[in-house]
Amino acid sequence: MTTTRRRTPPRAAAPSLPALPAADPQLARDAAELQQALEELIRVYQFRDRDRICCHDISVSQCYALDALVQRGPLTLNDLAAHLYLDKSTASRIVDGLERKGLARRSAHPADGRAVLLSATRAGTRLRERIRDELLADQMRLLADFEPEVRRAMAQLIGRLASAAAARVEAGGGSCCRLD
Amino acid sequence: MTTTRRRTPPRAAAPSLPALPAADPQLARDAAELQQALEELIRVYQFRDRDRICCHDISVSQCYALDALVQRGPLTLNDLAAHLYLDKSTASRIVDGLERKGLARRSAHPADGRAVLLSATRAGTRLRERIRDELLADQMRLLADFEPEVRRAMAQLIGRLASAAAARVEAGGGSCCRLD
DNA sequence: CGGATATTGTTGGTACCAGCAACGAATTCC
DNA sequence: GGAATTCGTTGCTGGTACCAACAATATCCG
Repeated sequence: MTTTRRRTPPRAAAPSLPALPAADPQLARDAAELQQALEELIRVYQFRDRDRICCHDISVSQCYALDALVQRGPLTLNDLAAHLYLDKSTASRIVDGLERKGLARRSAHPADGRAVLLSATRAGTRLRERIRDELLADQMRLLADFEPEVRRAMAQLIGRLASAAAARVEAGGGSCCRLD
Repeated sequence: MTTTRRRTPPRAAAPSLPALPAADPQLARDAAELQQALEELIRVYQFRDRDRICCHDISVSQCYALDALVQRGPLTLNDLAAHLYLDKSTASRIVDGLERKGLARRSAHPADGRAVLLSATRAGTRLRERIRDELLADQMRLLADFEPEVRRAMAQLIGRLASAAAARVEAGGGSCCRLD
């Protein structure tokens, strides 16, 4: 989708976007509350990830990429970049890092001479497993304090929210600074 | 809190690694599901933030910092860094950026000659407001597709989860490289 | 008081991340 | 067989993030 991120501000332009569901005060309140909660959540989890992952001699981005490779089998670089919402050049360099550490490998695409197939090596798979287990243990300790129905609902609702957000983004929902 | 990140060997033992609630298969499933959902959620929202914020000629981190300054009044650098879970040097440089753009300002701390007080300028407050409104509008469009009770629950549960996670981190719940 | 000790914020250094632009190579479309 | 397109890499710029070391204050304690 390549959302043409622009450094140049759209400035006053901002022509009326897709009519937001005007004047539902409850919706507005929910959105504000969600926004606030998400900010906190993301801040905290990003820190956690940095904190937990980096000591395995791998960066957070590399870990995400490795995860994608393990979970979704061999991918082309473009696929990986799309999945991570990154520019392909960034993805390429992240793979460089993984390859240097022997955690992933590039191989020729059988059907397309331009493409490469990325996959996790045995060591990569193992490392990813180890990190995942740690994060999961962490998560379990956290969740243990909640009532079963609550944590169940958390997982489910967050899943739904993530899917919806992903769908919006995927659909090019409207990058703010478009208009070229 | 300064969580001694990095290659440095584990510090003194926090003796009881909080015994993970052994063998509750349902808990394990919930944790795994949550983990998966969170990954997706964070990936997507990070992208959204990058995409939406950068076109205002401000970086995502700068925006977070600005937000903190607006919401929590004047802060010292240490406070800001702690709030963002960042090293103070990183925070300092982020503030440099904000100051250069005239969005924040450093002033002397009345009671402590070493400290600085950071606050948002008028322009900073306005910009933050503008960005916030955009993100909120976005959020509203997304939430509009959910039933009111569902989105209400989302906001609430995510809030609880964020708080719990923050509390864990704050409590030093487990610094980085576990103690082997 | 007055010297050790601690804290606050800045700077230097290193490494990584992220995007755009331009490129060579391979593929696809006439 | 060419033009146009797509795939991945590389050069560039600038932001993020850590640690270590530092000067200036502040605090503690004899």
